[in-house]
Formats: sequence, C-alpha cells, structure tokens
Amino acid sequence: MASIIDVAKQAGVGIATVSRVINNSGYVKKETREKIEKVIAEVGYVPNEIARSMTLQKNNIVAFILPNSTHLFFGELLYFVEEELFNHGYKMMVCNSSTKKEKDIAYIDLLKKNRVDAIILLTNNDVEPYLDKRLPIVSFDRTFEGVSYVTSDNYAGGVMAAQHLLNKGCKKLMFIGDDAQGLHTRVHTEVSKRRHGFFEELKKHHITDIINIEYPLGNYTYIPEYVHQIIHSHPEVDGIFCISDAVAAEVILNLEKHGKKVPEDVKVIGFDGGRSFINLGKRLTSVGQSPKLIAEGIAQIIKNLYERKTVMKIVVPVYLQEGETT
Amino acid sequence: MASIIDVAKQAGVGIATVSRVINNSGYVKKETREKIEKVIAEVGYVPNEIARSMTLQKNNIVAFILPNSTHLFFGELLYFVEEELFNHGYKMMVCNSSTKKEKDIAYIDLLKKNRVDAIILLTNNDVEPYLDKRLPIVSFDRTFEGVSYVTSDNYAGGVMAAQHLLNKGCKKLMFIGDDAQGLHTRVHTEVSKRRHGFFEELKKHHITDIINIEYPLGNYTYIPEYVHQIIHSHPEVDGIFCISDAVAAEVILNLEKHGKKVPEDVKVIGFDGGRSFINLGKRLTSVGQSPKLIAEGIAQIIKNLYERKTVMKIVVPVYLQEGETT
DNA sequence: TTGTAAGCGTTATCAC
DNA sequence: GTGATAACGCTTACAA
Repeated sequence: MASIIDVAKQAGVGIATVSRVINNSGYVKKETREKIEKVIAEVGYVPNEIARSMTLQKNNIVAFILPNSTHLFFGELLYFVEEELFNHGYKMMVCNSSTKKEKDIAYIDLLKKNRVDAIILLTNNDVEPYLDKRLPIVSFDRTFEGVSYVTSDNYAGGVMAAQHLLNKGCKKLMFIGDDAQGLHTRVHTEVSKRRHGFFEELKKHHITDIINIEYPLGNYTYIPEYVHQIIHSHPEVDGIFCISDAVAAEVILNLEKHGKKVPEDVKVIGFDGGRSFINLGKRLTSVGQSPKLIAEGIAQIIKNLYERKTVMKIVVPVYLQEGETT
Repeated sequence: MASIIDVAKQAGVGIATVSRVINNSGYVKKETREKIEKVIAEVGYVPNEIARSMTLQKNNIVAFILPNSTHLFFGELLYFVEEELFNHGYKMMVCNSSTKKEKDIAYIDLLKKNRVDAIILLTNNDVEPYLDKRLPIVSFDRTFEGVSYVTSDNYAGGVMAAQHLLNKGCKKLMFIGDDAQGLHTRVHTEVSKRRHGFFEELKKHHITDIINIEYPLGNYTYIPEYVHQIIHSHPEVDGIFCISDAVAAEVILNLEKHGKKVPEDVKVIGFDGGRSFINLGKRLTSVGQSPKLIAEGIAQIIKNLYERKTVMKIVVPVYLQEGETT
C-alpha cells in the first residue's frame, strides 16, 4: 500500500510537503499542491491513521463498555452515542461485558493497551479497584471516586412515578427493582435514586407502607421467580413502579397470566421509555430517559477530558411517557 | 506513560529482551524474565497496541457497518458478532449508517485510513462502486462482486412461511416487503429470496394469485401509510407473510385497530425471530434467523480473509418460531 | 540468551 | 515555501 514516502518520491517533493497538503496545514505553492494531489489520486494513497495516532498520541477512538447491547434502552443509547461521537470525529468501539465483572475488567485492560481516547463505562459491577484513575473514563449512571459521569435524573423520575400512580388513584403501592438498589451489594449506583425519589414523594403524601422488593442483579432480562410469588401474595396492591421497562413487561405478563387486569386492577409503570415495548400489545407507561441528551452529555465530558481536570457531573432530565398500563 | 525503553533501562537489559518477555517469544533466562516482570509491575508498563499494530501491520480491529443498531434483529446480531470476535481476539468498531448511503461511504473511507483488519458490511445501499475490492470486506445478506458473504437461508424461510400459512388453513395470501426485493432499486439482496421462496412454494400448491406489496426502503421501522390502505382493500386476505417482524408488528397493530382479529381473521407471520416482540402482547410467529450462527460464519470468513483468496459464501439455516399470530 | 538497529508511516521542528 | 530528520513505541532479523 502506497505510503506518504511513495507519494513524495513520485511527486518529486519532500514528505513534509505531502503532509502539509494532506492536512491542509502550512503554506504550499498552488502548483506543488496540485501536483501532489494528482499523484495521490494516481497511486490511490490513503493516509495511515495508525501511524498518525502514533505521532499524535491520539487515535480518535472511544470505547463503550456496556452490559448488553440487546437490552432495549442500552441499544438505543448505543445508537445515539455513536451518532454523537461520529459528529465529533470519533469512532466507537463496542464492548459487551455481558454483565460479567471479569469481562468488564478484561476490556478495561485491553483498552489500556489500545490507548483509546476515552472509555464510556456502564456497569453495575464492583470494578472500582481496577480503575486506573489516570484513565480517560466517563461513567454513566454510576459514581466512581474521581470519575466524571452522566446520569438521568433518577430521583425526579421516582418522584414522577409516585405522583403519576397517586393521580391515577392508586392506594397500595409496590416497588420492584434489582440490587442496583444497594441492598445486596456494595456498589452504589445512581439508579437507586429511582427508589429514593419514589419513597420520598410518597412519604410527603403520608404513605409509608410501600412494599419493597429487591433482588440480586441478573442480566436485566429476567427477574427471579420468587418475585412473582411475592407479588401474588399481595393482592391488595394496585400500583407498581418497576425499575425498568423490561421488568415491568415481565410483571405485567405474569399478572395477566394470573387473571389480574392491567391497568384496571393494577397499574404498572416502568422506567426507560423510548421505543421500549411499543410494538405489540399495550404501550407501557414509563419514566423516559433521553438517550440523545445522555449521548450529548457524554460527548461533552469527553471533549473536556483532556482539558479541565475537574470531575464533571451532568444530570439529564427525564419525562413521563404515558401509555396504557396505568 | 512508561514505554518499553523505560522498562529496558530500569531492568538493565535490551528492549528486545523486554519484548520477548511481553510476548512470551524466544528464549529468556529465568532470572532475566523475573527481573523484567518486576520492573513492568513497578512502573505500571502497558504495551502500546498502536505501536504494535504499526510494526505488525495488523490491529485486531474489525468494523461493523450496519443501518441501525436499535433495530431488534440487527442489535442482536451486533451482540453475537461482538462476542464471537472477542473470542477470536478482535475488538469491534460499530458504525451506524442510519440507512444513509453517504454515511456508508464516509465510514468505508474512514476505515480505509484506520487499516482495520476487516469490515463487516450490512447495507441495502448501492455502494458497489465505492467498494475497493482489495479491502477486507465480508458482507451480510448481500452479494457484491468478489466479496465473501454470509446469509440466512432466506429462500428456505420463504418456503417455511408458505407451508406454515397453508397448514394453518389460509386460502388467500399476501406478501409485504420493502424494496430489498429489487422492484424499486438496482440493488439485489439475498433478502429478496424470502419472497421467491414464498411464491415458489405456493406455486407448487397451485396458488398464484398472491397479493404482492412492495414499497421503497425506509429505515426499517415504519412502513408507508398507503400499504395499510392496500391491506384494507383486500378484506379477503387471511394470511400475510411480512418481510420482517418489525413490519409484521405494525401490520398486526393496524389490523386490530380496524377490527380484524389476529389470528382468527388473519394470520400473520414475520421474519427475524429471536427476542423480537416477545415482550408484551402476543408472541409473533416468525421465521427465525440465528444471529449466533451468522456471527460464527462471519468470524470464519474473517479468519480466512488473509489466507484463501477465494470468495466464500456461508448460508445459515433458519427455523420456524411459532407464536400466537398464526 | 541477549542486544543493536532497521523499519513501520506519520507529524513537527528547523534549517535553508 | 520546502525538505531533512528526529520522534512516536514496538517487533524482529542479525550479530554477538
């Protein structure tokens, strides 16, 4: 493959001049430029970005580590992040950790070697000890000591869910979520604020006997069978706030299988919104996150990663997406 | 950041020896090795993969260009491809073309510069003229002159759909698909074989008056409004084969909105399968593609990309996934 | 076993 | 305006 040297020789100039032409930097006489451009076209020269990032110590690649791109919300987030990064001149590497801590860590190690310009980290695993603080990391929905992050306004989302269920006339409420809630793990995530917001808002309305179900973190797709048992042992419940739309969908299917009507008997609201589950059957009521705004926040932090040395925090607003399940 | 030279100096050895230790290649005396490993740990040395790919002319990065990772089937495929590539030591770059030809091309150009080891190309755009045949490309569901590819057995899928609808007692059939069918574009994709298989199989059963709806390619998420009009103008239809689950879902929602019962009045079968639309409401009957097998096929071709110079073609079997819509 | 040095393809500094 | 040349950090003959 033709290199800059070949082009220089062919054109009878120095490689520095060719470099100037390619990058449109510095002065080059018009005729020289044209000559060089002609040769470039002739030999089909394409600059080698690897060599370039070698000298520049920057490769314009950002890696996104996330549990599972098939999870609907994560998939959407992935899409918007890619689009946003592309507009900023970055390419994106995708790393599915499959919720496995070992793969999170393996990827972080690999990425160190690749000298990526930034790592977007979305994980519920306890990887804090493996995080080299000098690494250019931006985290989503998760705080690590000294690491900038973007998060949805989960607390406000919890509040919204509470208000919505109350407005719909619910009296006996339930919360269902995995251990991103912090009950089963040391890891503290922003996601737990969904529950906080929900509980606090209800407290304001003097409701405190909320049934709280938390279970160990799985792969975001299934919830343990016993959760359903607990739900059925509380037939008095008429309003459920689920930590995600995936959970809400499962809960609704199970409720209906056991003869409960949604929303007539029980109202269910999820979290994530967007395109989640709008395809067949009822549209889910949900607290929506905005993947586009989140992507913009992430890009903004990445841009500043090498300038400001302060830790940034960006909170993105959420919105109520009313469907047919409440 | 510490380089191999720093390590060599610190350890009082040559850089070649350090390299041998890192890569576990060639002979190194035990004490020397231990000494070097100690220094590596001390200074926190991490090999620079960019420099490495510079010398090796190989960077272990594969790029996947696809229209939209939020499309359910594509998202799933993305996941399995990433997993498979990871197991083969590759990292994956994701490039959403958003179904735009210009972005397809822009990405192909960018990737040339990045000297990625392979490009997985999934597009319905007419990019043939922009494809440098020396590029390491593997295509999915699409034939390009001289380019290896993987495809599902779309023809067999069409046959299955036909047989299934007939078995379920359908008499008057309809096919709905976008112009991956070749009626509105020069681009010829493997996907058109879904229709071929469907029609051919019906012909065997002496059914030839199939209503065929084809419309220009959109973003895979919506179908034009007039398609619904056509459907409603054919109330006699009792079996519909849709080019994808996304289309099937839309068709079903619209049918039900207009008082038709699925599957009682009309049976609908889609294409893609897997996790598509199994969340709320009816489960869709569908011809399932296996993203895992496809991913394996892709990896296999990539492995051989630099060895055999023959064009490979891998056809992956499909399966019938029976749901509640037929 | 181990070290030296060439080479991978750029950019950037400095002379000219 | 332009051209040598030194980095950038690694692998790998080739020598020793």
